[in-house]
Amino acid sequence: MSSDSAFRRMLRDAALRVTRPRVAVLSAVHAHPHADTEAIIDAVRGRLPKVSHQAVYDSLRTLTAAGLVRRVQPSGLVARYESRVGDNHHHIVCRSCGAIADADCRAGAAPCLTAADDRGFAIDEAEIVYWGLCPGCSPSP
Amino acid sequence: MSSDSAFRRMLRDAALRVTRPRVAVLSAVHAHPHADTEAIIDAVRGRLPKVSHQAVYDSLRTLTAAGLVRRVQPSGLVARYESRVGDNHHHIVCRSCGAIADADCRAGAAPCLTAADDRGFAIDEAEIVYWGLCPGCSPSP
DNA sequence: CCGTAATCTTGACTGGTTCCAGAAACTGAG
DNA sequence: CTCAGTTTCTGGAACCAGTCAAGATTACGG
Repeated sequence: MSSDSAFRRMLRDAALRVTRPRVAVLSAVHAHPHADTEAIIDAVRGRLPKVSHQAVYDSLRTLTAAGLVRRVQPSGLVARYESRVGDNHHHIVCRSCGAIADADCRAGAAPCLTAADDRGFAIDEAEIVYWGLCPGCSPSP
Repeated sequence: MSSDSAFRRMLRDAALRVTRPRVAVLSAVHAHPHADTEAIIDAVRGRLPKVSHQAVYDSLRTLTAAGLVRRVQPSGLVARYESRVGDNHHHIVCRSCGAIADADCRAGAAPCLTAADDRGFAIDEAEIVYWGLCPGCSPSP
């Protein structure tokens, strides 16, 4: 149950200015996990009818950079945002309808951070996407 | 050292028509692993100067659907293609310059196909992307 | 060699995202 | 509280990978 005052504090703690659009965007992301930008714009305009799409794009980018929200963009799909951050969870994506569900990491804390051979790269994150069909799109048994 | 005749056979074996653009595209993907569409268009036009970008897009989609090439599209980057298929390998992507390297799966054959909780999805593939900095982009020690 | 159906060419177009310049709002100092 | 300085927001236009559509061309089985 995050309230606006909690969102305001999150912004302040992240050393970000507390503006109406940012609070509304942060609130919308918490209320609609895995929503795409368009849906977030709609949700934000439910409160602040006059915000520009640009303000929402800017806010999302700022919040993502600050680590308050996480951007998710599976191949070929538009960007989506979620509020679960820092817990190393992954996603299951439906090939048919694009629905996204959270999946906790099977191996525990930070399992997948090591590739068999890192090819000299300094790896800082492992992202796992499971592809399949959601219950609604699966051929009925 | 795959030759054109080998590519022709691959197309035929996949029940696809053997056309000049397709052979050239297949050849280009083999010659330039992880190349994006634009680079493939350039490579193809080195042989067939008159091919349209549309023909390349169509060929890439057809070849991908037939499993002869694999499409890779990390978040926020343009689509790339590679010729290694069916061996369950993953990718390491540089956050700075977008370079991509192959990474063999740490766990072996088909390791990651099971999430801790599949949420009712019928999962058929697990895609892993390691994010980091390539040797060229790492801050020199 | 022919007919049919798939494929290619040309050119315009889409949709998500970003860029730009000016107006407005927020913050800290006085 | 007020002002100046900085950041953010608005509105509109631009951008780019990728897609769509109609007609010409090509591959392949018979």
